[in-house]
Amino acid sequence: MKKNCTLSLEAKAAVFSRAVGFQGLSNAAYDELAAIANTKAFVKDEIIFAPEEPCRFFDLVVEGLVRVSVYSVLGKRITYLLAVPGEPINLVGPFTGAPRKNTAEAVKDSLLMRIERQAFTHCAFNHPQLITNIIGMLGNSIDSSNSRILDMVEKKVVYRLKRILYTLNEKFGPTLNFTAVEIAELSGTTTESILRFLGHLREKGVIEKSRGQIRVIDADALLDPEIDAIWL
Amino acid sequence: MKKNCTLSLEAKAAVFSRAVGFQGLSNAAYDELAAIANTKAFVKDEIIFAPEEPCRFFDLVVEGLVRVSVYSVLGKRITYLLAVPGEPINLVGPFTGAPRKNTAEAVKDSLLMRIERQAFTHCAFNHPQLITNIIGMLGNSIDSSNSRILDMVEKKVVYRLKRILYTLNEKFGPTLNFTAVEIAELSGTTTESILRFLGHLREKGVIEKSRGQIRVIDADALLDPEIDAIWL
DNA sequence: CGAAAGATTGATTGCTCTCAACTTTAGTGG
DNA sequence: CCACTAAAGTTGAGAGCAATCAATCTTTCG
Repeated sequence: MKKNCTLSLEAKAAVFSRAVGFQGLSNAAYDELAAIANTKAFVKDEIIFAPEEPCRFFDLVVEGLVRVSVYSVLGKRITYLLAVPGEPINLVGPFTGAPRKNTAEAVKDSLLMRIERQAFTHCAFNHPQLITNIIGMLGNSIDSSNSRILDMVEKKVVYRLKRILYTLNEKFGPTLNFTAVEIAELSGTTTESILRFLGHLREKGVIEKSRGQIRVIDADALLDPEIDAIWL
Repeated sequence: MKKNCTLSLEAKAAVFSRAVGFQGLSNAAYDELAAIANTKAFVKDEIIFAPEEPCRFFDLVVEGLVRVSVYSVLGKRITYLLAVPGEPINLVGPFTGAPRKNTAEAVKDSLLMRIERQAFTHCAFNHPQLITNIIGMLGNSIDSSNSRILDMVEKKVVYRLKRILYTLNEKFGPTLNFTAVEIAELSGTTTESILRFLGHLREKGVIEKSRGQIRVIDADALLDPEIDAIWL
């Protein structure tokens, strides 16, 4: 796949102008960001950043797919962000410089735009709207994680699975290229359980599936009363 | 208890200078904050803010104890912040103005300092260090929620209970004035389960308890290998 | 072709939730 | 100040969900 891909200033500015959390800034701001951003390619499965590693850059997905997840001591993994083009993957690190507990890995070959953290925060402080957006997104993350905790407490696995499928369908469309393992890591359960329930959903005609792929047929059936999509 | 309590400018500035997330600011900044802050008292069980309610103020606990929690549709509650004096209870709202899903209630009679949201953010934008601190705290919240999700996935209730007790002990000291219901809401489980396991811990001499109170005797015993305290 | 990753399905176990009954304690109003 | 009530604590029994263990099969890829 395309490696060492570089982008023109205009192209970079355009990416920023469409990026999640970057709405509402002046064109000058996009140009400013573009000027200090470099591109960096990662191949499938490459680690973008690891836990306990001080943060040096701000990263934004330009192409591909990036998984941000937390590993437990026992090696279990919880995925809490699947970042598509236009999504930033580390909002906090650039400001604090401190290590977090997250791991970011390229799910497919991916292209990122990367800004030296100081340069990024310097720029951010000049554009309060960006700060506001960032804080708003962090708020969404917190709300989302908390609602997942609630789900773990009171909801069955089927429900959590449906919610994940519903959310993925909103974000990626009806064709989902994910394995049962990945769905399990999103739902907070085991592969076997996911497989079983996916089986049930298939029997009911809600989904179809083949190796490494799930196709959502009847998205409405995934929607339990009062369900709302979570942030991924 | 003391109601309608007002504070002098100096007192308010002093509270800010010791507040969580407000370290490292200039004295001028503390004075500035003090100048725009008002105090407001809440009696036990009074609601400070509710979900779906646009945010109008920034709030900081001066005295008392405030619970910030999320309710599920079924009425279950998860507590994710127990704010003691010096802790802010809504970091996101002031910036976005948007409603969140959280409820804040006074656990005891409490005194808050409150700043009109626009005034607060205006001030914050003039002090980048404050913004950085706030973003850092939001990062901690996210990490903490995510590690709770991991705990829900792979850890048993006893473990989660121990972790909560350990954390509460760090924050409040060995005497914990909480009912089993409240501990359950912190651990993400039921009252009955908590009561059972508290019983076991008492038998082992790790804690003592009486109505509405738990005393930690052997804090080390709460510390499983690799356990780390969560943010509350 | 062999190996590794993924998908399936069955059997079993066990944790914890639920339901339920009962006791103790604290608080309130007559 | 007592009686009553609500809240908190306690404990037992039972059910059920999903994790675990296990065996087998399929697909992909080098």
